[in-house]
Amino acid sequence: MSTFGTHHTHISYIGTRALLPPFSKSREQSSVKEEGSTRTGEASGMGRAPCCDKANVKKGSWSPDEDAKLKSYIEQHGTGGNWIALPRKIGLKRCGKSCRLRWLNYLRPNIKHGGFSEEEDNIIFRLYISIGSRWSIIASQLPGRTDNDVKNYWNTKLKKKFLGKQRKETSAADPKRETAGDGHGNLGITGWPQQPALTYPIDHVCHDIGQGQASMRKEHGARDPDDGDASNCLVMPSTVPQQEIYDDPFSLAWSSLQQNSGAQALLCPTSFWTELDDILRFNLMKMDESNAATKSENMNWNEVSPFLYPNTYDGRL
DNA sequence: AATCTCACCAACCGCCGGGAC
DNA sequence: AGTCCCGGCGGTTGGTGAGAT
Repeated sequence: MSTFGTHHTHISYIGTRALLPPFSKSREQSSVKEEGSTRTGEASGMGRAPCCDKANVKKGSWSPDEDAKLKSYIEQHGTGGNWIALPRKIGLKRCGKSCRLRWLNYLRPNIKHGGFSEEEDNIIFRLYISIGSRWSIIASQLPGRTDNDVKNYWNTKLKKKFLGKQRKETSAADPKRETAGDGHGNLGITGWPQQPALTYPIDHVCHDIGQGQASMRKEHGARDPDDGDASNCLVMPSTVPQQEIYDDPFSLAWSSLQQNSGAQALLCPTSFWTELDDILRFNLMKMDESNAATKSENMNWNEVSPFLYPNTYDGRL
């Protein structure tokens, strides 16, 4: 089997487009140059050359015949490290990028579609809280899932699941408050869930950051906690009590807002996501610093797991 | 039965990093 | 050293089906 390893499913790299500098080289296959490559210099004029002849490529849904051709060819010959040249070889009137996407998201072996488990939900949510919308990394922690799948799942269901939980818990605590919103989908706040708490190792609890981050509480270090450098700690959602983190990630984020003195500002979901955004930005910054310090070649399980299982995190990246 | 609305998800788009030249 | 091109990524769009009106 030749080049099935071109996909990123198993924790091999971090995205190049992310806010962070790349953790790794991601394209070991890119050194393979082939006959039929489109590197011709024909687009030496102004602007970026299109990756394919837009006028002569088919768009839209793939037919079973096209799927069969692509699957069969790749299973026999691999991608050859050049997606752009692939459709010509197969005789498909498709853009190379489209072929790549079709293979990675649908045709390659062991792809799972739909039916996300509760555990997968939790993983996605924890990672989203920690690193934001870096779907390729999140998907890499879910065998058989693609970044596109995870992204779609988050956007269409998981986000609503969270907000639905918020709504449900709000009304359960005080049914009258169900209608306490503004009539435009905004919610009143009350009835916070009480969850059993897990405990961080005390060594991983840092002190407040200051510097405009006073509302955020540092919960665990992104690297050796013994170095005493508070700037190397990551921030969990702002007001989770020190040493505590909730087992249910939905409640975790929600409870973080419950105890925020600024919770009154969170009368609508939009505000919640804004705060979440702030947290994410800060975490990304911290990850960036952490990455610079560790010079890691690859985003791997050791780097992601602290965000998933902070109570068992040993303090090192 | 017809029409509208919404949710879902496959596919596209455009940007970026980095290797090849 | 500079330019070109490819692969990879996240954001967005558009087609489709199900449910509501």
